[in-house]
Amino acid sequence: MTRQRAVILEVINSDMRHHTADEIFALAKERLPGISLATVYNTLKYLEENRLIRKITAEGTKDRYDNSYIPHGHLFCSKCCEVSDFTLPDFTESLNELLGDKIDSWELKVRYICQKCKMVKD
Amino acid sequence: MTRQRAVILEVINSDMRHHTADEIFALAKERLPGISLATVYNTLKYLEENRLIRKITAEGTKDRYDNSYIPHGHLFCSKCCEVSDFTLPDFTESLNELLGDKIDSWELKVRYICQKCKMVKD
DNA sequence: AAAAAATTTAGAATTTTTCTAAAATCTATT
DNA sequence: AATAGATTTTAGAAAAATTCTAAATTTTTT
Repeated sequence: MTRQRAVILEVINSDMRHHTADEIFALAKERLPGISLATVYNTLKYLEENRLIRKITAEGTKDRYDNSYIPHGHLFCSKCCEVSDFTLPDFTESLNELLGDKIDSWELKVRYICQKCKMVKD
Repeated sequence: MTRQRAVILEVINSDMRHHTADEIFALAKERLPGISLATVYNTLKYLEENRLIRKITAEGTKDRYDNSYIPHGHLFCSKCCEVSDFTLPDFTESLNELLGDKIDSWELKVRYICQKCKMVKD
């Protein structure tokens, strides 16, 4: 485990937000000024392959990174593109049965307009 | 409804595959040689805003387009990146209750290794 | 400590999507 | 059918996000 990887992982685990690669890059740079964006991308790929984090891909937003790989739900605000988590029972087994196959993981994506955005007139 | 939009919509509805923007562009070009890629992107955006199609965004693949906006499941093969549909009961109401909010739509993303890819040694 | 393997870096390159402004087309109204 | 106004299309430039490359550095193994 290199210092770069450790810092990147700490950044991701430091809060429940779903950061973009460049946000992670900026935060990591505060502690490791010489770090390169390529390292951030390499490390994020490595961490996801090892299931320590999850990449969240959605319309209208850049890719974001979740500090948990455990299947759960994601709420996407169609206006401000904010992403938040919500927990769900793990129905991996039911999906295996339904699909007659062993799945790797699942994610429930939900689109909505968040409270903040509902308040705002346009 | 312009000819371009009609052709693009026909291409999307011609089969159950989930085409990428450039595939749709190539197919539309067979019938409308002068069509531009920008028009394809404009039209896809327009069609999704009007809920006639759904953009599917996932890790490792380009964005793809589904000929239905109705909430359902998507199976993503982690190896070949093929995308396929599976039907699910519409639990929009349950989600509204769970989240205490009116949602727009949902999509269940499932990652797995498809049959074809399972056969292949690597 | 030396050798081998893995990782990092900076910048170039690629890929995908959006933007721009002019031209073309469509729609509504006379 | 002609006109005016609105909308859409087009080609190419631009932007944005991610991946690639090859050399330098760091880490791990022997």
